[in-house]
Amino acid sequence: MMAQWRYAVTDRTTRERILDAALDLFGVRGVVAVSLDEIARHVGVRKQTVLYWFDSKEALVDGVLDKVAAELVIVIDAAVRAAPDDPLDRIDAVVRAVFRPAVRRPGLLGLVREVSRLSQGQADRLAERIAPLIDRAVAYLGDEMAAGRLRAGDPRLIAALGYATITGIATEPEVLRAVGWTADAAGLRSLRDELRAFLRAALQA
Amino acid sequence: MMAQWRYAVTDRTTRERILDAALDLFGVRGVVAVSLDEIARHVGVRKQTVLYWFDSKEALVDGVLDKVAAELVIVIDAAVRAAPDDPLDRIDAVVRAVFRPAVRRPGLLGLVREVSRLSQGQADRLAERIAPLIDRAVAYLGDEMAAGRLRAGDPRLIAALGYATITGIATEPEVLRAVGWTADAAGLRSLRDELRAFLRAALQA
DNA sequence: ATCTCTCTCTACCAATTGGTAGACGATTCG
DNA sequence: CGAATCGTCTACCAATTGGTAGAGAGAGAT
Repeated sequence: MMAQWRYAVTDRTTRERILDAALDLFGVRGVVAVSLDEIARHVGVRKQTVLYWFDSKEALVDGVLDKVAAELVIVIDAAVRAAPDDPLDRIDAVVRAVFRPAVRRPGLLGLVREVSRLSQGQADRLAERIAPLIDRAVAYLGDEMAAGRLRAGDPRLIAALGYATITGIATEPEVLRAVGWTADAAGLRSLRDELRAFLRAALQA
Repeated sequence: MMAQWRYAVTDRTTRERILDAALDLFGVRGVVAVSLDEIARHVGVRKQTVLYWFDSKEALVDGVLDKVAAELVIVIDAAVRAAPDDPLDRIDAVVRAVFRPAVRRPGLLGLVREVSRLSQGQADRLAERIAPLIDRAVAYLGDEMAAGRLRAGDPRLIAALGYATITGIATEPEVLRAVGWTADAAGLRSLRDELRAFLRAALQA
């Protein structure tokens, strides 16, 4: 709390680097599996320096969750703004926008996935930040359905299904690889294309 | 190894109870977050008894993975056998069959989801057991497509998409709840129905 | 009755965990 | 220049982790 204020005024790199390392490590291997010491080692600093910037491990997790949510909001906002007007194209653009950083930084959605394993307070806080994103999707789908540009249905369920599918794909590469799928950019693109075809077939007015 | 043999001959309850408790705890909270001591406490036994039946924590995880894979195979086999001949109905029956135990025992798919966090050897071993299930789905989809009873497409991608979606739904209830979805039987049923409608729209010949 | 084997227990252990206390240089500010 | 503050460090700590050694209760077999 005090530390956060200090950071904003004076330093910038150490705290940011801790957050970056923690996001990657937490997201890929899980929060409980990664020790403060390992994060510190990745940053090139001592564990106590991490505890200087974040009062506790839980505070660090909170900081990382903030970062994840903020990054997702930025990515999605940009995609929506740049997307064409056609609803199917627009949905596709958002899916594509979420996928791209998910490949570059596996921890991004990996951490979202771990929400159910965090403490209740942390899970609630993350849900609070993800929910508006899904709510926006629900509102958008509802509008387009009302306008007759998408096939009628329950927008809430469709948004939930899409969310579950995206996080499922982004965080389950090992098993998918076992059936001959590759986690590289091409493999992800083909899966995304398949998802788009599904959405088109199911949502086309 | 020796212990497994002993169990088969003489005892049955303690080892089974350890596996049951470990499946639930590992699946819900994660393997690294659950200590042998906690599992032992749930079973009503000392930690060293757990280490008597399983040489190490890793061996216990292996045992649980075996159990998960075996249960999934049984459930899916039964569903396939009892399902009607129509491919869409049959797909629906399998989805339904996987969902049912996933609600009753959240740990079942929760542990599958954690495959990426396990050691390489364990991840490979689990993938080996899940892959045949997906392979069967791929073969089935391919056959029905060739027979013209399902819309043509890449069965491998469709199976991967379905797998990712199911595990995503079954293991992400917290965030979904934040958008007004309930994780009870009714909520899950509605989501499953939506998934079925999607599959029908996308796969209908 | 004793011997053997199965199973669970008590008693430890080294390593690692998140976290505290406080010393030490470097900067900034009066 | 002196003082305060900031950022990182060394030095600890209690608790918990997975794991080992071995005692001892109970049942069956000889």
